Amino acid sequence: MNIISIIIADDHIIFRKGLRTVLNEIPFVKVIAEASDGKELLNVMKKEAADIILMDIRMPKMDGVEATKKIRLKFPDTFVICLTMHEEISYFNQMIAAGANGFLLKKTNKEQLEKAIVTVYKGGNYYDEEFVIKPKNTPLPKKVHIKLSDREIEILEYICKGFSNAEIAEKLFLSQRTIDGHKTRLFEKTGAKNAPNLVMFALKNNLIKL
Amino acid sequence: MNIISIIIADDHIIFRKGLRTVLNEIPFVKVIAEASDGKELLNVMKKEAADIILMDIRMPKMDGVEATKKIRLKFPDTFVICLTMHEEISYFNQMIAAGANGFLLKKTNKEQLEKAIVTVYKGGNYYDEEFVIKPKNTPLPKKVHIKLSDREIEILEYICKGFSNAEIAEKLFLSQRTIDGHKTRLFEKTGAKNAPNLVMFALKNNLIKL
DNA sequence: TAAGAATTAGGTATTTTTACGCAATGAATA
DNA sequence: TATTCATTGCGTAAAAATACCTAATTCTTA
Repeated sequence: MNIISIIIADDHIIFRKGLRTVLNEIPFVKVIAEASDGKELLNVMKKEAADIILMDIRMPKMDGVEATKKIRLKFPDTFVICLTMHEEISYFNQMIAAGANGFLLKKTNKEQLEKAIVTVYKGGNYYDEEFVIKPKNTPLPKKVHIKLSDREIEILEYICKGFSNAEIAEKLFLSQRTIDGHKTRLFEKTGAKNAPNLVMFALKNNLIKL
Repeated sequence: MNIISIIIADDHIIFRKGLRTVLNEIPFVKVIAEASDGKELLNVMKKEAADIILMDIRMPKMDGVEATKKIRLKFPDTFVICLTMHEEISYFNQMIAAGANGFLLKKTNKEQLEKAIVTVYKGGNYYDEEFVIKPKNTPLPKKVHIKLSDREIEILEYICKGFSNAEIAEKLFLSQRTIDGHKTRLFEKTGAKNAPNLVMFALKNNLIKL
């Protein structure tokens, strides 16, 4: 087998170093570069083509979804394997839609990494088993069609984090009454009875992420 | 300065390797062991004492909070620095309450790590700046147990469903004050600030089902 | 350009939550 | 058996949330 060239794209330096160490133990792969965000990755790729990108999702400047889409357009011969700590199916769906050929969690090990790299290099797909079963057994039920505004989601996130109305108002430079009003509308839209119920409902219906 | 001995406790092998690589670049520290969960860590410590434990929170078998408490009891000379990807204040509160002397996020770098290690080794505390302001508003809980009792889970589920304390009391044929007390204990255990935050935290940690 | 959201906010009244301190009981367990 | 833990509950007071009312902006879009 040829040497498989790899670029790591991840904003956490400790994780990059660990990944490099693990990959060094696999004889037929070679890490040719690292990037700490999507933009840097695309710059690096202008100079050096790689067979496979190991791509994080959340990164500053340009995230993994955007970067994957751009790679699919500009470097059709380079495959992307997503490597993330996010276990939510929505991340999986987004990355697959963007054109990733593999999806692993950061708690992966050398064996799984190796298998994913080989499989994807040969033109196949490799997904962490957590994501192969879920869509079959538990098809995402059609949730209620409630659309929260940006502001409402923002306030809901603060509520989840445990901030009081007064604290949220201070953070957003708004009146306490305004937060109060937004909350009332959140209750109206969701039918929730109070704040704890709102958090539960919103999570159940994917109105916000866990 | 003496050589500072360190044990890494984290269930992600890639992260452990990365951390080891970064620590190897600091001349006055030495990684003497690794553990992939709290139980393994305590076993390792029976044989080898360390100056500092770099401790993850979420680990199988025994999590970082439990392990930190046990270390505080059995190895009073060993300091704990928490190293986690969770940015929620409740995690911070729990780890500090358990006796950790440092709190860093996994997106940290060599410089910050070095500073934290030196500070804690000398008997001080080092927290990621994100968490230095917040604790002023949130007094630290006295007791923390990540394991909720049956009654607590039952009450938490009612809270999620939107019932008030009075309603829960009526349903369970208990005094309103009793529900109040259970709630207080839920806050203490989780480090949550209020009911919405409690719901979020419980769901994130699989203390209850969505 | 007019309709319709989204966002902002004031005022007041009531309900609920949260924070304290304290303590008895029974069950589990070391 | 001794100790710890889970569960129950008293009283008080302050803080926060929630329920109503209303209405002025701004922004989007049909």
